[in-house]
Amino acid sequence: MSLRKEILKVGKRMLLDEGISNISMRKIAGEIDVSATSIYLHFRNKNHLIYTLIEESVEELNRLIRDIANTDRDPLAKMESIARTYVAFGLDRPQEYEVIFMLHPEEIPRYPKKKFRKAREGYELLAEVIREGVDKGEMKEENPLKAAYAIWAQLHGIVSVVVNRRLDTRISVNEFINHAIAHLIRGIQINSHPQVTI
Amino acid sequence: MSLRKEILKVGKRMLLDEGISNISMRKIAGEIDVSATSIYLHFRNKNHLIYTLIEESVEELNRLIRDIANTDRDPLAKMESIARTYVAFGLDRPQEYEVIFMLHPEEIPRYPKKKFRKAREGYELLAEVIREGVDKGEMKEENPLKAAYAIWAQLHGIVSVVVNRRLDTRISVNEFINHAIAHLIRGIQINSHPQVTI
DNA sequence: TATGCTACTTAACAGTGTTAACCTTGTGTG
DNA sequence: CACACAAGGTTAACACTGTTAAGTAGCATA
Repeated sequence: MSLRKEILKVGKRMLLDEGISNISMRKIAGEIDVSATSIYLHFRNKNHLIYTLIEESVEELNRLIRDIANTDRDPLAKMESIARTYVAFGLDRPQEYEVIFMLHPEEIPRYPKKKFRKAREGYELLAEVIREGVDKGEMKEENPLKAAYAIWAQLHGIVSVVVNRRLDTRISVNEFINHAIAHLIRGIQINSHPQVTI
Repeated sequence: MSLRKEILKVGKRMLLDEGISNISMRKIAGEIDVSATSIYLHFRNKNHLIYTLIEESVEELNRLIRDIANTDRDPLAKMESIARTYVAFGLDRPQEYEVIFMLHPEEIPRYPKKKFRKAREGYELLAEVIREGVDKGEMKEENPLKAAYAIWAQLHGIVSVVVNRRLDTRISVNEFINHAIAHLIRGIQINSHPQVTI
């Protein structure tokens, strides 16, 4: 196995086991029995290594969502399924989730635009489901992309509150998720637009 | 001025100017012209210092929300106002916001419970507004506290998406916020509950 | 055989949080 | 007045961190 692949393997394991704040170049290198500076022959710096580490996690999440978006269930059901899948991913794999959605991209200014676009694929897929819902008369929405971002924000909020332990102990996590997703669906469903004065 | 207060003053300025990841004990101490270890005579460690730093920010945000909650406007208007205030706070003061709502609390296991309760005051206030809305027939909600957390999650998501630069450049920040808050209000408003099958 | 490249190493820089041990200064007490 | 003691600082050190510069084996080619 090439050193590059070995670095990625050990790095990924460390990310999952110990979290982003407990990863270090020296620890990764030490586990492979190589000097820490060798990593710099294969990755520009730590940030690039970590972004490479989670690249396939991003693709995995996208694939999960794409598979739901491409079924022929009705749009509202798809949206709920996407929402649950997203939240489940965030809760199952908080370490990767944190890197994917909580890190500031200005920390890696040279990150290729192509990869940023990949990270945005989920929004596009959700927007497509909303367009479909509007066409089929299940949803009301003038700007599906904007709505997709609003819903995404909501999902991110749900994950954050749970992962960062901001939820009141009186409330069960599952009940909270069900409630929040129901709330989310209500926000876009048709018949739910009385006179709103914003 | 006592050294403790001076540490807090300089620390706060550094937090606002340079962000949490660019604060260091030595830098704070250096600016006051004192040794770094002196800080440990006044704060248990760096985490405790930082949490003390943002304590008054938490109180400020609570006060803003409390002032809205205590007016006699109708509950829906109050909720929108609280939502806008929360988002504005997060965008105006991202460095403090990050510490308040994005840091993992397990990093300070000895943090007094009283202070955690203070950080939760916002949820309680929002829950109270929802209860009021239900009583006045403006909102429909079985569990106001749970709903308050769902809405809070949504607000946190809105702030996160913008602050972490995850918003598509085709979408203006203001439009997005307006949209997301409208979406949020729709989720709890009465007449917006057709047959949802979750 | 000599050159040059590839993939690595060692040493070092400049920083980090934190602890242990020491010292100075002001105050209260015998 | 002399002594003890505590408060509030200090210096030195430990064990880390990311990153760069310079040096070095081993191998392929001219």
